[in-house]
Amino acid sequence: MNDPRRGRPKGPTGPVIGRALQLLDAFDAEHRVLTLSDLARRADLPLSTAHRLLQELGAWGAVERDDDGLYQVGLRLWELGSLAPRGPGLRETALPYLEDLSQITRENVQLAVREGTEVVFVERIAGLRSVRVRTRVGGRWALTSTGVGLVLLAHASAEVQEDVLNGPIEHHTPMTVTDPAQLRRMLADVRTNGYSISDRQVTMDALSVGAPIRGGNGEVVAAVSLVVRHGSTTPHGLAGLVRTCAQAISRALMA
Amino acid sequence: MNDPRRGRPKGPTGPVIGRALQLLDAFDAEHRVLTLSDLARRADLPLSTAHRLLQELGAWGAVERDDDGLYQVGLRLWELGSLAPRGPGLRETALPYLEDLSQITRENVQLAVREGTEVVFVERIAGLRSVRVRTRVGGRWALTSTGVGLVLLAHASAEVQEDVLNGPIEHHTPMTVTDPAQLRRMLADVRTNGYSISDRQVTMDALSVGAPIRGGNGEVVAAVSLVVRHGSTTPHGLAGLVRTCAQAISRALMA
DNA sequence: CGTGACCCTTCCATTTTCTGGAAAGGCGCT
DNA sequence: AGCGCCTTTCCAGAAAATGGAAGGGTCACG
Repeated sequence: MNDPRRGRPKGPTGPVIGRALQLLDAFDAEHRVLTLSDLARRADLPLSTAHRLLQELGAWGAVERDDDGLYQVGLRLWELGSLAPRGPGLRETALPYLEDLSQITRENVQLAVREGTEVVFVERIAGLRSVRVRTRVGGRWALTSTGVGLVLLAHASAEVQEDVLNGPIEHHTPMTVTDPAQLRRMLADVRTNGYSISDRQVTMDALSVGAPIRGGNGEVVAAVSLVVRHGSTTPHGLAGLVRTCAQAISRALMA
Repeated sequence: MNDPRRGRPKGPTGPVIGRALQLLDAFDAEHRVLTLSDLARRADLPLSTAHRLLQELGAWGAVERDDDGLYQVGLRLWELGSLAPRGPGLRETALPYLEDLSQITRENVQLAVREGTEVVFVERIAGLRSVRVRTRVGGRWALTSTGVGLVLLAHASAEVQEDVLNGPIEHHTPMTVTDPAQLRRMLADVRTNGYSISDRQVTMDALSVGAPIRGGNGEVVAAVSLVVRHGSTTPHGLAGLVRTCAQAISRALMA
């Protein structure tokens, strides 16, 4: 009855581009193909509006329709995404070093950057005989949980740090640190030590060690981490390897 | 003087979304970072319009600005692109098989799909001791030149085949086949043999052998190829390997 | 230190694109 | 036939999008 959407006005009700991007937001890892109705529902747009916008997006190649008429993210969009300097660009130069680290340790190697108040995983090499981790390339995670996240948060602007520490903090295991004061101390440690340790923050059987990658101007632009089974080795022993790898990538980025 | 753009009308002059996508089109492999003016010029849009559209795109994360204020493709767009079923999705399931092929042959391995009348390269593994090839992941190429292209064209709809054969045909080396009749015969061979051979069509020192990958409904959805130095081996000998790899990937796609 | 040639950003009267309810056309199921 | 669900097209009305102009910034040159 008191649905605020009942009887919408006739004319434009918001920025067009924003609404088109809302539609694209309806896609995620669990929903790679969607019907028109699904898209409209998930983006909270009228059916006819969604239909028209999707036609425009489809004409360009941002979305495609499969044989059953279902919508999916278009190849053109993937091509464009491949041009992002911070994602694929970084990935390309870092990959050889990540592979070296993977070869030496036989553990999980991860490469990530910060986007707002979250981590985005750019590359991930699975260690065959190591712990299973739940991250996905292109996936997001909280900055407070992971090894890479702690590194990126420790070197983020004060504003971002406050946003994260004052906001709600994700909780995954009994070991997850959610106390802002304690997190602050951990971040200070990361800055002084040059590496981070995230012990059983995500799952009770895993532990990760992260180190910062710096760009041309000395800013921290990304982070590497090694994810190992809890108790298999001493994390501080791994820190040297991870830092060396991160520094090698930093040097490669300068050139 | 007779510039048709002199004295544009004041109100909207075209679909908004289309213009935003024009802006994104301004990015390519050679132009990963651009100034506002560059973007406006390349997209043929007024400066103020480009500025406003880029603000909207930036608010969502489709574009970002680096420290110097230059625009670049945003990480959000890369994340979205990672959800394209035909690009990264295909890539993920095919990768292990491609690596096997690469290990066995030590040559260049390529995975590609068709987009309209062009090939788009989805993955590429460089053979360390093999010929240097000029393809790039996310890059486009003519359907008539490469091994993968011939496979994809041979199994495309009649309409697409006519479009390509009647249109202008790219010419790279003295060996490049540009005669439609001869191309038609080559395509027929590809269909009967189950593999394609592109001998010195792109560079005079390379040769590629391609095979089709089929999806659940039997349609050809992608192609693999091996790129080797011309004269190093007999192409027909490689065909078996490439076809076996393609069939393994096809089976993996069914499941 | 003035001048010119670039950039980037904001403003606002003008205008036409965008909007979304309604209606109609599938398709599969009961 | 009837129902539920999906998609597609249509069109009068409304406000979002437009781009010229103006203001400000930086750098290089004479």
